[in-house]
Amino acid sequence: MHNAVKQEATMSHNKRAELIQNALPLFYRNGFHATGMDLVAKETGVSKTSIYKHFRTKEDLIRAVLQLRDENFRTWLFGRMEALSDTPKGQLLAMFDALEEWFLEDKFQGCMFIKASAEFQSKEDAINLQSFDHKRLLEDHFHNLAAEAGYAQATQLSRELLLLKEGAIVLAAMSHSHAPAMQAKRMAEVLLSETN
Amino acid sequence: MHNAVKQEATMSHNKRAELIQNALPLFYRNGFHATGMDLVAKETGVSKTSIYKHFRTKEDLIRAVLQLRDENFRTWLFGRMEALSDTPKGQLLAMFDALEEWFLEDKFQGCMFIKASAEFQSKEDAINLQSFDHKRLLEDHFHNLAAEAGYAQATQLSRELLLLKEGAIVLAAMSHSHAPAMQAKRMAEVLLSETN
DNA sequence: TTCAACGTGAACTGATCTGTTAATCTTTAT
DNA sequence: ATAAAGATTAACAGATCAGTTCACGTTGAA
Repeated sequence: MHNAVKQEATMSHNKRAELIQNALPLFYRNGFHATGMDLVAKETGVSKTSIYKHFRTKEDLIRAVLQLRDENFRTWLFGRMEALSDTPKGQLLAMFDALEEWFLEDKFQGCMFIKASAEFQSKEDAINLQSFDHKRLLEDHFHNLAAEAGYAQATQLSRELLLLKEGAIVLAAMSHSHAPAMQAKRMAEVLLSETN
Repeated sequence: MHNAVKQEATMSHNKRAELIQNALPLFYRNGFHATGMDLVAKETGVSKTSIYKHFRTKEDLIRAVLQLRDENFRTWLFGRMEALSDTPKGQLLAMFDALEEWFLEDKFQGCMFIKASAEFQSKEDAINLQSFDHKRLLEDHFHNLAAEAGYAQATQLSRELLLLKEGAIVLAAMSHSHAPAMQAKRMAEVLLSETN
């Protein structure tokens, strides 16, 4: 329990990746400003000296954490969508089933990128831009599926689905309920049948 | 005792209200953890000693700020909805026109309650609960209007509108664009015509 | 064995955090 | 006028913040 993982001989890319991976849930649960680097060192088992060997500043570490989160989340979400349906339109709807699975997890604490952009609100802030990039990558994927499904208004539809997703996440996090997932899915079904 | 309390409350009321009002934009712009009490004292012109005479902790001040924000925002939003339409259904749609006005303001920085619940995520946290209360008050108002408009599924409809509103706010804040307002309005129009 | 290279954690900056204390200034009521 | 009460400045706690320094332990090569 207490630092059960022993240090390896060298702090290689493995160790660095391990640090990022272990720091992620800390920032996700406690927030960015509220999580100090001493706590990161203590909880990850990596000394502050080593941390600052790999990252110039706390912000650099946060950006690396967010990059990992982006990769993990998109891989997981797109994977679940594919697993739950064979058709493009079915996958778009299955996105909300995947969301519900996420909302039901004990560790669910809202969207890390919404929280990141809430704490780093400056328009030019790299963390803010990075958070929006994540949303754009999601929209791109929805757009591809909508086009593949034959929708002429693929752009509009993908933006609508993203808006439903963000609204569902915010309400699920604030209400501690998984209900917004199926609610958003019903709304998506109406919009997918109305649009052409 | 009763007399003394009454005196203190009366005397302090102006200064206290002024402090809350001036602290609000500070927390809104800079975030809660990132805004120190020294900055609050400096920017509001109220000494730290006086601040801590009125509020036991920083959290108490934040809660007072959020209470003011809740009152101000609901008064403004509901007022704009009434000003823009005479009918209940029209007011529900006009909500998104009001949102667009908000998004276009220079000072727009997203929803203060989403940001508050993002920084104070603990389920039992008073700030978190208070933030959700705000959303419930909005949903209640939407519910009343939907029922007044004759919708049988007023509960479902009011939740859908709230979800659209939250999604639009998040995307408007992250993308620095007002477009999500009209996008959500179009979605609401579809849902209002589909539901009965 | 010996030496050099290197990653490491404890201890340290100096700044800032929330919250307090003490002395001084302003106001107000009698 | 005078005393009580309020509000202010200014300095101060004690903790914690991001980030740095340094002595130590482990390693590998000769």
